[in-house]
Amino acid sequence: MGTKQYTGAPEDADLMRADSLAREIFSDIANKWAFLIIEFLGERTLRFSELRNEVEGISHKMLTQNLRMLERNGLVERTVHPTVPPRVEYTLTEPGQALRATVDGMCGWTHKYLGRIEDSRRRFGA
Amino acid sequence: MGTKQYTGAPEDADLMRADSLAREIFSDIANKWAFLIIEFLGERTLRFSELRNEVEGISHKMLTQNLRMLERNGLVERTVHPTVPPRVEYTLTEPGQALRATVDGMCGWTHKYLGRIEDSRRRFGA
DNA sequence: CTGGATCCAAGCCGATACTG
DNA sequence: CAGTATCGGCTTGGATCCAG
Repeated sequence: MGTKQYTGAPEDADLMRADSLAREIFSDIANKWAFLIIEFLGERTLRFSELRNEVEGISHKMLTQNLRMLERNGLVERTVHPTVPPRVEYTLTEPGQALRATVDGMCGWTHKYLGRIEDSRRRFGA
Repeated sequence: MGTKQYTGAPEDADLMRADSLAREIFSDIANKWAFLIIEFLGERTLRFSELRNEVEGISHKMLTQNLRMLERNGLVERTVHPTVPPRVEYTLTEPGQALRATVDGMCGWTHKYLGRIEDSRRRFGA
């Protein structure tokens, strides 16, 4: 547990202090819908409508919006099959897969500490 | 790079599908301010006003709000020194430190793919 | 210094309707 | 099926003021 072992730069936090582009990307991606989309696309390629079903509670609009954002940042690739009706598939790119490992880490974390968090909440009360 | 190696449950995504508490916690924490706070607190214990300076652009209100949320979920511990003027320090708990590793991963990711993302954005255009 | 409360604008997000 | 556009409510979040 005491073994920290991250591969980033000497001081990762410096990134968030200095570089405005990094800040922007960070702000783009650090939201729950993007994470959930990445998590599900990590398992397999999915169509728009499949994604809509997997990511419970997401609206048509939010899904579109986040997919565009992820595509723009190169995390997701969009391939259109020119059939009728149209078939559009979304896949994680290599950068997307790389980030997926991180998101997975967060899922694992949630799983691991679920009970403890519940306790903490109860203690905190209101 | 091809070596995926996450420690979570067999299918982490199932967590996000099924457990509503997990979903709620996930939604709480997966936001940029929380991540930035965790990142900076990971480096060292900080006072309220120090955090305000470190996390560039955060408002008084957002900082308070997120700190309460993180405290409630047991990621951050708040210690009040009964001096005058008051001195309040925030530290990461063990769960908080554990999540910090993940956030660090995301910072490292941003750093690593910054150039590629920039390219992708340019290609994407509008 | 820390932080609660209030007011108000900006923008998010869902619903709906409409194209290819 | 996939996606865009528009509208309107309602949440979010910043500014400000007050208290301990």
